[in-house]
Amino acid sequence: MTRDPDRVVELLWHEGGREPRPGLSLARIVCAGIELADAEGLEGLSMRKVADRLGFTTMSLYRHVPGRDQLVDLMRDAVLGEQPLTGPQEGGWRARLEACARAAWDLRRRHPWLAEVRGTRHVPGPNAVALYEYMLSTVAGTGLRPAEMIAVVGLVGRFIDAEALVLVETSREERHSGVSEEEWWGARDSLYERLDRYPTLSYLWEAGGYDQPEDSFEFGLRRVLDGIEVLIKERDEKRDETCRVCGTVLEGAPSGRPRRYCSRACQQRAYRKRATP
Amino acid sequence: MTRDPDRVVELLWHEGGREPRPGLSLARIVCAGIELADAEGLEGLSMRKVADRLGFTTMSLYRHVPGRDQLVDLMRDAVLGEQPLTGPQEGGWRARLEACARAAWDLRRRHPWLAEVRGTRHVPGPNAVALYEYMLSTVAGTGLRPAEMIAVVGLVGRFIDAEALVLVETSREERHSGVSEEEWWGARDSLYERLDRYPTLSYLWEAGGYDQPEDSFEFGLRRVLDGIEVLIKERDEKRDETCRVCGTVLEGAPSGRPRRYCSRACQQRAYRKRATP
DNA sequence: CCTTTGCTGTATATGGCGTACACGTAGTAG
DNA sequence: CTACTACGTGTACGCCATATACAGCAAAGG
Repeated sequence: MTRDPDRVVELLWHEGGREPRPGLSLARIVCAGIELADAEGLEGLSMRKVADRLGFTTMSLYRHVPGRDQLVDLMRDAVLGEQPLTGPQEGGWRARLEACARAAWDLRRRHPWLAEVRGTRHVPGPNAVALYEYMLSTVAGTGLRPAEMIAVVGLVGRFIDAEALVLVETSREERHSGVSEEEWWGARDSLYERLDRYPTLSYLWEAGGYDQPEDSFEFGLRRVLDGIEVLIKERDEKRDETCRVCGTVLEGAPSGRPRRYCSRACQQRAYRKRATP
Repeated sequence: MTRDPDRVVELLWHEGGREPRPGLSLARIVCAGIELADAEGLEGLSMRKVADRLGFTTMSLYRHVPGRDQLVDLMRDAVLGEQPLTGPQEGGWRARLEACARAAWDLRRRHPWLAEVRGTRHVPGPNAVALYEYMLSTVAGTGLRPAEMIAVVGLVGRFIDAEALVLVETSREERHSGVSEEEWWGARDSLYERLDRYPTLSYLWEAGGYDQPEDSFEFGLRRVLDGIEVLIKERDEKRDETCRVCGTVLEGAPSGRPRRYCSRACQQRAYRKRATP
């Protein structure tokens, strides 16, 4: 089976859709992979185990999927389809983006291995693109420049995965060792003995900062959204002084009909938005 | 060799310090491991390759290091020692925390595999603790509550690693495939054909948002620090109304000598800070 | 002196992984 | 009926971490 990236594009976008028949099928393989990864994490996903779970030999899978990496791509897109793409109609960009972030977080609690899918060359399937489109749409119309909208969505996405990664790593180590996180760190006396010389650390310890920690996701999400809000307010203040596409300062007659774009090129770029339905 | 976590504590904190002799030694192994990981990433670090590089057999390493994971722990702490722990004296918490974040970023450009070291049970060595202490100290005295200081440092740290992870994954895929990131995505025409139906995405594409992208690290760092600043300002406004340790609202006589802590326990916790030199 | 003990490095083997390759088999189109 | 194709299998290779048994050697003790 071809290893060409275009092959996985076809598989993702359903061009090889087969009617259900007895025996193996792409859908069955992807489904078994998801079950396995849900239970054992991405490192526990092996072609052998997927095949065993389906009652076939390892190599039979390669008749339907080019390889393990591509299987993960397919699993990922399948699972991304579970995330609802509806948000609050009122409340502006922040309410919508926050709801979206929480939905993504929920999804990663159901399928923790999502955060373990690393790499920068995963072809997005229809579900991934729909989700990305939706996230971008939450910050459209904020006065941010195009590159900033993209950066905002990227930042929030990476934040969610970073937090999810911590969770999945914790549960993996608990599964492998049989020892809970708390228990393990509690047994590190030989380490704690050496930490008295560090004043800030000791103070925070004594002050109970580690006893009632902040919820890492909630805390971080609020900070990140606050930071984005600062930027959006900043852009909003200068909305009538800068080009809405590239952000350069508009010069010329400030009275009369205010200009919105620095050049004809930028204006056309903005208008092309409405051309596409 | 013991696999007990306490063993790696001893190794990290130099209790097994041997004088240099011919043959293998912990220091030599760690050094070779760092060189290898610098060149090939953490996935390219295998016991075989480290041993080969030193001219010994694979199993000889196990006389000095309990296993691969522990070797990585040792490499990590060794390399963290390269980060300078000095920051600007003026400019307040933000300047210091930002400088610290940039130093960490620089370090991850020199040793990209640092971000690939995943897991939540890495015993910190002296260098890791010194760095953590320093980061905490940058936000000490801001009016944040203990748990919030810890959360802030955690958030910034995870942000840096998330961004570094993207970089190291990009370069890994370029190394393995021989094809640059740009080139690879440029060849995905069969994907782009299907993206016209997505209006926001198309608009951002046409508007050039992907042509001059924001610098992901710079953009994110600014947002995260802005978000933290919002919190710190919020805490600052209420500084005389809430307990400085746990944050509960102070009630009682608002005039005369203002109270600072909600209870004797919190007061003692705060004072214990100065007791440690 | 010789012997014992413990440290260091080696050789071999086990069990896991992804997957290349050659092969059989069954259903279908000509 | 035949040729072709899709599908599933069995074996094998090269990688990985590491358990285990063993060999050499140096220092310590007699």
